[in-house]
Amino acid sequence: MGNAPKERRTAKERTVDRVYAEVREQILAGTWGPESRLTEEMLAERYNVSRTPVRAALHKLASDGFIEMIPRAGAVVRARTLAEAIEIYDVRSLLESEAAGLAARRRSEEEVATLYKIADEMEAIAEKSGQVPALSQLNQELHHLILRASRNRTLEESALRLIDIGFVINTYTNFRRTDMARTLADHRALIQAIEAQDEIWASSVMRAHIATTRNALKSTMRP
Amino acid sequence: MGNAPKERRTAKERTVDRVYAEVREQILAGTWGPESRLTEEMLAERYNVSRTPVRAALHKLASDGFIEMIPRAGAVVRARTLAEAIEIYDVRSLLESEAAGLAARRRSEEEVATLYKIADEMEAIAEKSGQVPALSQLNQELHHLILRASRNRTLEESALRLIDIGFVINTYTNFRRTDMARTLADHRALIQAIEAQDEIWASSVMRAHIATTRNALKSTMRP
DNA sequence: CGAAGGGCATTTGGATCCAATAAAGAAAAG
DNA sequence: CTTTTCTTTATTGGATCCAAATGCCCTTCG
Repeated sequence: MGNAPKERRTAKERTVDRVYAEVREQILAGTWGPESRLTEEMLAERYNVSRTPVRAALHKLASDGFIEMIPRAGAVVRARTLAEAIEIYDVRSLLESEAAGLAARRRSEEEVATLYKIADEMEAIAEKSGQVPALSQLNQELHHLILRASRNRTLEESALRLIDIGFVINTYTNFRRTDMARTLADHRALIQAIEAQDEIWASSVMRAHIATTRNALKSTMRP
Repeated sequence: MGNAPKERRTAKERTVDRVYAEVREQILAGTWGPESRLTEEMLAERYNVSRTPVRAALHKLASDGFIEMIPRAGAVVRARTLAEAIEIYDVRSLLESEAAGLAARRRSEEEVATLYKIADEMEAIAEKSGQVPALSQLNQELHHLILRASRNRTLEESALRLIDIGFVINTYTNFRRTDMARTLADHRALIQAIEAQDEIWASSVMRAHIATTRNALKSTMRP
């Protein structure tokens, strides 16, 4: 097994993946809000590629729940109603609280250290600039890491799917100054529970944490 | 709103959907077992279509967890290890027991009647012929209907995804004669609980039902 | 006889071309 | 002036063509 694959990292990124990532980024950033029409030709021109990879990227985005493909009409960014958003958070609560419990049992020392590092960074940013994109990014990393630590890839993938589409909804609602203190406190308790390998504590805090976030939606979303 | 859309049901099925459905069918039926190589050209020839819709179908199958796309090599039917299979059942247990509880609260009378009808049919078939494909089909319908009755589409979709790939694993393991009686009894209790709108009963039976199925895997799968 | 290197075949990824369809707009009739 | 129908246009779906990459086999050299 002594073959050196000569940096397969450099394996030129497929353009379909690039387009997928870019469009996804734009949707998450809110550049293209709900109901925005995304035509294959427009995107192809914008990214200087042919329609083929754009089509593949759009289908993947649709399968991941970010957009909706109208049979022979076009693709629109999927609008979520308040009811749908709440549903998503309910299921997340179920999956992520289970993951938190498993993570408490199975986490490594290194993972605990990384979790603390992320929490520290979030607190530093919240105190200084309060930059929402940076906070959102770190928050996502924290949740991902806990899912990873559960050592259950099926659970991880199921929850990730929901977290991603959830971020379309909540990026700018969850990080209001009033909710921030609570979020940071939740994170700290969560990490302590995982460090202490207390499954019930960890899953309970996660359940409460997500329920709080879910509740914040009710005041910010109208439909 | 008086426009009659003139039977849009007849809107000629897209070939990509047809190919997706057919290949999926073959995988579920076991015609193409784990590790089978599926090349675009082979499928294109077999279904008399070009490679374009085949490619789209394969990507969708990959995103749904049925196959694995090796970057520039080909697509192979995904093999599940015992550990993965158990993971899938663990998450299913979580999601479907929640769904059963919600279904108990929200089910309509009509849904209860349909559930009983399915259970009756399964018992009849089990007693007479014991046809595995028919039983599997009905079993799947029963689970789908309960998910539907939960009135939570996010929960429904998350669970469905897992049920589908689960069926790649278990179609021929879950319906051995020894386990059949237990399965049928579980179903009947489940429906009674849902009819009685007893959430705790319903979710408990579902949890036990899936755990039993999960356990059967251990004796039939080897890795 | 063994190992290494290069060429060839297989297979996917991307571009372009053509067909089908649905919506919108224009024109004609009542 | 309104309504209906026909035509045009915008946009996706499918087919074909070309490029790139990967793995395998054969050849050649040590």
